Amino acid sequence: MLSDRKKKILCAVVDSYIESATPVASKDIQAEYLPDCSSATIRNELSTLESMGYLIQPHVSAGRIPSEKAFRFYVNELMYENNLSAQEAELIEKYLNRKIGSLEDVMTAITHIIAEITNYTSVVVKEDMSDTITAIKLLDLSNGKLLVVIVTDSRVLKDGMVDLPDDFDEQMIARAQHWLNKIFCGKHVSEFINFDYPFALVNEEFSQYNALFKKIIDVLKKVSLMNGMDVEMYGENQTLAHSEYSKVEDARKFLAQMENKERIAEILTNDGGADGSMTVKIGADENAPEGCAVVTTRVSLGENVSGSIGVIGPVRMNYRKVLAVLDKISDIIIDLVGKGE
Amino acid sequence: MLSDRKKKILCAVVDSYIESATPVASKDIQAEYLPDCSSATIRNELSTLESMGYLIQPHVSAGRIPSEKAFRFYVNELMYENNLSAQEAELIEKYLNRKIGSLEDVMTAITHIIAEITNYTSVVVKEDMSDTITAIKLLDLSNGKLLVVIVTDSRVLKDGMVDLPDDFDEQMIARAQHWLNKIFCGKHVSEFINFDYPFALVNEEFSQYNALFKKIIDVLKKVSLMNGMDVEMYGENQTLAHSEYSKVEDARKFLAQMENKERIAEILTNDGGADGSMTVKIGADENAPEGCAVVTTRVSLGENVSGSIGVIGPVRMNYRKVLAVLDKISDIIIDLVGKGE
DNA sequence: ATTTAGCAGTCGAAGGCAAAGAGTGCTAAC
DNA sequence: GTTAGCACTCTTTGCCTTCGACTGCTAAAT
Repeated sequence: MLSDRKKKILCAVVDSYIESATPVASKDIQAEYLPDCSSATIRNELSTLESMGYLIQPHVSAGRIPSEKAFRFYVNELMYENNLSAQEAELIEKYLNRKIGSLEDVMTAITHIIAEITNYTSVVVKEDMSDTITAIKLLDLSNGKLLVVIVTDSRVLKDGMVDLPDDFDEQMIARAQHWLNKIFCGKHVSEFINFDYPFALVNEEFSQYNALFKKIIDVLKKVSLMNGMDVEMYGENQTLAHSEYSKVEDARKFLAQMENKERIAEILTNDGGADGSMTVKIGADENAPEGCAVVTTRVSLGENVSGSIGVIGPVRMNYRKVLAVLDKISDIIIDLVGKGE
Repeated sequence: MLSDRKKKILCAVVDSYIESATPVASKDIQAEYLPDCSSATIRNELSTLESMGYLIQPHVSAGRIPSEKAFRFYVNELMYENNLSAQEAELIEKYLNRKIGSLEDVMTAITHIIAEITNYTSVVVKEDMSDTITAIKLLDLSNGKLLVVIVTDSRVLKDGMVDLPDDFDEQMIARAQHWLNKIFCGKHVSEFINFDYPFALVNEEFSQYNALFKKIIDVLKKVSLMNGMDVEMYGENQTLAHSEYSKVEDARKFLAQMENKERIAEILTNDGGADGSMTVKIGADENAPEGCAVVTTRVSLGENVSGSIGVIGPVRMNYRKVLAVLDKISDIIIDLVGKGE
């Protein structure tokens, strides 16, 4: 547990670093946040905070910068709420109310307005789970691989590949296919996504198939997940404006990660969450892109259609502002969808 | 008219510069392209080529780099044909034949394979003009602005704004609306795009409306053009790998231009062209993004649906390779669409 | 009239060096 | 526990020099 003063100092470092992007010195903290202590005292505290893993000193004659752990702590406990300025709130409302077009247009509008206001990259993911599964086909490719194809009422979904154990023959595959169809046909893809393999449910005869089934179902999950998805991204450029990307190699690394839309979509959606819920992922340890933080909120867009709105930026992100913006947007969307029904 | 030797030298400079991205020295040319002349002779030629506007000398102790004019000349007259390597051709075929899915999937696949093989940014634009116009509405916003809305059988199209001359009253607007509907309702959006305002056709009574009508029609064109469009882009990151973007500011400038999808779509489509036609735009003067060149080919994707496939890279682009790749892709697409019908 | 060799001249790139500045950690006193 | 003071470290900046790359020009050769 951190003392109040340590918290205050840590918060000062994070706030200052978010704003300036430069290491924070003890004197700065004294001048701007804690005039009641001497800089020496603050240095002592900084030193212990560093040994606790919250701070990092780039080199001996530099101030401190917050570690990812510090940002996590900041988001969890230190950060105070922020309200958007009236004119920003108005700008958002104006921008989104003007768009009365299709869902795609609204998605695009959302990414644009978020990127513009926050100066980070914005992503919107739409997951449409309203398709019904018509058939599941297993095709032995006779090279030890099994091709899994899902057919839905609206179209053929992508396929996926699975390794086939050696001792599987044609008949066993047919049996597996039959079993999968029995369970899933006629159901919504949405039910698929959260399906847990019911080992208990499978009777004696099938128990030997367990490993294979598990793999197949993982493929099915992934494949069906990606397929109803629509990913819209905007503002890679704004994120690159921040000083962490002043070296081209770093900028390119960031962009390369942003190009992998499937990965991004997964990051925005993989931890469900109710309408209006807010998630913050900081750094690669929490499954955000390397060096990045991702803030996500979820909104429902109708029956079996859900959306995730996310902001991606450097770990040194202005969390207060981003959370406030997403909050505002999410309110508007919920309102907008509500009216439409 | 350039002498043969000047052409040879110019070609050498461009080829070498495309490959190395560094200014080309007289000695290099002598060594690799023209062993029969001395470097002094080549220097003389280079000097006159520079005064003719084909070459640029970054500073006095550097070699020459080609100007945009030189690249244009190179593409028009100097460049020799290039064939893809067998394995590249095979890679493309393999990659595209594997994709039997929706048109969207194919578009995505095309952008990915092009970006991968050429190492530039790739764009595919689909223009669907099969919608029929149901109604055109003019709404007086009573602030001197007129809102133009087009409705089609499949959805509401975006709106556009037009300044209204002072002396226009309600009745005149109604009359204009009536006229527009009479001409355009029931027609395909495609007919819209190439519509020229028929001043002659308009009778005496309407002649005073000419300016307004012209403006409205421009809006309608633009609005309807953008609406049936689907733009897919991939590989911004590959383009950034080239040395012209080694400064972050330049990289960001490029990305900012790429973010304007409407502009890009317009560049790829604004000069029509028949199936399989190939266009090369070099530099801002030819309406490409600043510092960039755009190579485009057109393919038909069905009745009233046409596609443009483009590659965007620095002016110092490997035109030979890009043209060869687009040629190959275009062949495959034409073949693929032909089969489908 | 063209081509060539040779050379002086220009400019950028790279490296070394010293001075300046920023912050800290430590010590000793409060 | 807090603070003042100071020595110490390390980066940043600017400056200078050297090195190397090419050219343009001149004068001779073809």
